[in-house]
Amino acid sequence: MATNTKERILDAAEELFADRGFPSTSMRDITQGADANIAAVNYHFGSKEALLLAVLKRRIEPVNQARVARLDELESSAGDQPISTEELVRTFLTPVFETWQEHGGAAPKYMKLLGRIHAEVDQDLRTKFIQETGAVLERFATAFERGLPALDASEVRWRVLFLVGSMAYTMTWGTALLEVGDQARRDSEQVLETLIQYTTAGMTVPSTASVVAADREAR
Amino acid sequence: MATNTKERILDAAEELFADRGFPSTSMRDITQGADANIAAVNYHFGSKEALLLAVLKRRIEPVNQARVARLDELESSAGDQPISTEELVRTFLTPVFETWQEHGGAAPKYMKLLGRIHAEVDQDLRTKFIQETGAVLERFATAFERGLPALDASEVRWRVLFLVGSMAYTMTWGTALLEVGDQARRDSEQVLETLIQYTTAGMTVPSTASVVAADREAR
DNA sequence: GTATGATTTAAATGGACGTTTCAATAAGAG
DNA sequence: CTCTTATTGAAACGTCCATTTAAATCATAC
Repeated sequence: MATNTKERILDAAEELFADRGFPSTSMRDITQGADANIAAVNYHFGSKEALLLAVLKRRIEPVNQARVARLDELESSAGDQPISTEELVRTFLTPVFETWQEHGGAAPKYMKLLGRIHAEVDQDLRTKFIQETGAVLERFATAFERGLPALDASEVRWRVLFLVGSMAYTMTWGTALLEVGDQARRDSEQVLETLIQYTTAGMTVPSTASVVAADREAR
Repeated sequence: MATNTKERILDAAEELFADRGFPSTSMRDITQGADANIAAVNYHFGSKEALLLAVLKRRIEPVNQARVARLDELESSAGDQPISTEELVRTFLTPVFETWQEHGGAAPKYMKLLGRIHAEVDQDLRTKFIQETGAVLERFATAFERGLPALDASEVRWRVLFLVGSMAYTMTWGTALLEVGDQARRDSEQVLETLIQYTTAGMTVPSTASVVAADREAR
């Protein structure tokens, strides 16, 4: 357990938010889990909502920084060549799974938290979260467009939505699959690779319009 | 507005649960939205949780019945031939988007609700929800296996997880994309087709193991 | 030592929560 | 009509909530 109260609160809140969700976790749950006084959250963070933002920021910021840093690297070394779709997918997905590894356990709590946050928080709170990630997503969407000139901007963005959905859902519930040790067991590195292959195939499939047209032709 | 209280409560609860989530919606919100007395929910449903289950059941049951009915049909007409992956994807995804259409509006509330429920409710509640859908998922997973003999059971189930993730995320947030009318606009029929093509490509990609092996070979 | 600011503590605040009670009303059967 | 059951209404129940207060304790500097 962390030595200072502020970090103990962050740790406890992260675990509880991940397990039960934000609205269902009480300040009393958090401070009890952190072995702190009930007033400590408001003293250190100001409010319950500000605590959630702090919890999220601690995890998301490094992930998004890693994503953007690697994308910068890729783009500068590629010159005016488009970056391959698989590399983009890999660059986007890897950082979040790396932190999964770093935190040791088979099912770190904050993965579930990140997955949860995609569906749970109210519009206002989600907006704050999205601002952090939205700009990153838009950068990747633009990079995808360059490598997929047959697709219009709209289709690329829908596919990015599918990508994020698979990722978030895997973060939330994949840990359960990893844990139960049933027929779906496989370690997180392999899951990441499976997700990358799956997503790359989806991203690079011919445009819906062209598939529909070909289908019409065949009749 | 529905004439009888029970249905008015279901309608109001569906909308509120979809917009704010289950824990953040109060009985007072619901009964006020349904123009009913605060005691009406407990009288008609027994508890707030039982109301949520009723709300979910009303929407999920027909969707899952349609999925299974069409799968039965496909399997009986296919004899001992495996069903094509695209057809399976289409059969799984179409019913939920059809009800999207049926309910007219561009962004029916219960789509958001269904998406939400994948991440929000606590473990117990989710278990009840999953029992409804889990058996259906397993039937589809088995059918996918037959058409994808190169994949082991584990990889098929991970890919099904990705599929469900894209679907749930699209249900939750796709409506927002549809609504805002930005560059990602496209009608729900086209979104479904885009998702089907994307997912089919992901499901049919060579196994991760073989890709990794080929990659090693190439070095 | 004393003084100063940061942190922790225990207690209380007012409000919102899900649920229950029980009387009032409505609906349908004989 | 009367009797019976189903539904609604207003009010209250006890509990838990996030937050605030103000005193107590700790840490550090002088």
